[in-house]
Amino acid sequence: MKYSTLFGKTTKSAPHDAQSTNARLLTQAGFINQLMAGVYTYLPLGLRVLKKIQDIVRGEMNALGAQEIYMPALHPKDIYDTTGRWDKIDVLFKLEGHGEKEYALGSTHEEVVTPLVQQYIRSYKDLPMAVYQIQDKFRNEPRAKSGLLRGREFSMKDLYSFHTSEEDFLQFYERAKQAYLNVFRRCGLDAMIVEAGGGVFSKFSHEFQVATENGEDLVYRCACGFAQNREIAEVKAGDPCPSCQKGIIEEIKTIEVGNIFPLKTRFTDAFGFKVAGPNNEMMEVVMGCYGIGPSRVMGSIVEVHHDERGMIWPKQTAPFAVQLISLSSKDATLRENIEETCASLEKDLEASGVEVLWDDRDAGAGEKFADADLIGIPLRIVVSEKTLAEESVEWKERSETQSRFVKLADIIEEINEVTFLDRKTKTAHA
RNA sequence: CGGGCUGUGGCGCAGUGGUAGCGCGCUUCGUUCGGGACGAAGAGGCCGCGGGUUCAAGUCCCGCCAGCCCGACCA
Repeated sequence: MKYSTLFGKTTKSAPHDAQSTNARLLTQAGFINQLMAGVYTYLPLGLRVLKKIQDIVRGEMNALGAQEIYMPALHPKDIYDTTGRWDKIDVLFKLEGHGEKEYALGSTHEEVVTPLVQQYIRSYKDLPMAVYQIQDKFRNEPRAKSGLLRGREFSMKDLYSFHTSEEDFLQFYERAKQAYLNVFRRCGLDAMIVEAGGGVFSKFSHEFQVATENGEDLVYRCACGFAQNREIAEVKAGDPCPSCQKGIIEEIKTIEVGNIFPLKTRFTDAFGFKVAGPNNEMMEVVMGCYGIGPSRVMGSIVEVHHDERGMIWPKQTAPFAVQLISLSSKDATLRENIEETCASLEKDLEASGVEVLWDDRDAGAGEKFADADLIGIPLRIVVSEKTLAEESVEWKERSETQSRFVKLADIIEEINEVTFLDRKTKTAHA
């Protein structure tokens, strides 16, 4: 991909009202554009990142045995009348259609998925089963803030599982926990599992929290792995850890990137969803739900992985694996040579599954380097008069300060050896 | 929903009641070419919106809207 044709530009100065790190860097680098408070357009660079995160999530959900579906975002009021949540969900966006018919924009999908599954699943033999979707959710937050961290429209993966027993549910719940940890690890995030309140549904739930200064949650944790959300914490900073007895509890700011919790029969009861059991008796259906916000994950990655020059994308979420930079020359022949070298490099790298963003602009070195640092692609490869004299390119990793020369002939080999780059795989959904 | 700050070319900002400005970016030409180069010539404005005061309002007054931050809130 040639940078000169990419839609979306970097700006030298940051937008004055993008205060949080993720909003500032993502906006300045041309990844996202704000429409209103808490609502953003994803430009090509940003959309690439978002899709990669969503694909990581998708892969782990599929590995769990869950199946992807896609439910409507526009909901009729009556399904909420069944569960009594029309006036309970205070962030619900409500709207009116023709004939005063009332609708809501989906903030979560229990009211849609439960009767949906009920239509098809009538026997204990069909359970357990789990379905998920990745969709924009709408929440009328009293205060949207911190860029992608708390929006009013945001990407969410919501998974729902159905079981004939509490034991079976718990088993799945633990597997889902592992899948979640896999997702965050692959996204370059060090997520901790935090005990949290269960809301109106049950006594407990688990949140996946990432430590960051712009976080809105407070977590009390110990190095041993014990961690509680402020809402339910029975400890405070400085206390001895109640779990390992040795550590000291510390207080950290975090952002919640995922939340899983038991719904028991809260929704299946409301819809009268039971299945036929082995002795022809009707069995209760136990349910769980599991959320991850890919857009929030994206914001969190920026909060965690950046320096004073810009973002530093972990390999699997980077918009491109390599940023190729051509530096012009006053010599016409050399200029052409540089151009051709870059074109063939781009072709070869793409052919071996490495995504390349080629900064082919007629711009100075300083500008190109500064933009590359801002955009934060893991590997920068420079082709110039200087490097061509050595039959080489300059090779610099975004997370390192040193660079080195690599012979043109060795690049593909070198690329194949590095582990910090993501490779396109053919297994992804079409 | 309370409190604070801010709204002026695409972005960042200055502007004392009296002709709308600067830097970046953008267009054209030339010179440059390894950390945001230089010269020349241009284009680009409902000064957030609506009222009011005044001979005259970007500037003063009233109301509203929007964005950011703090708090409350966060199935």
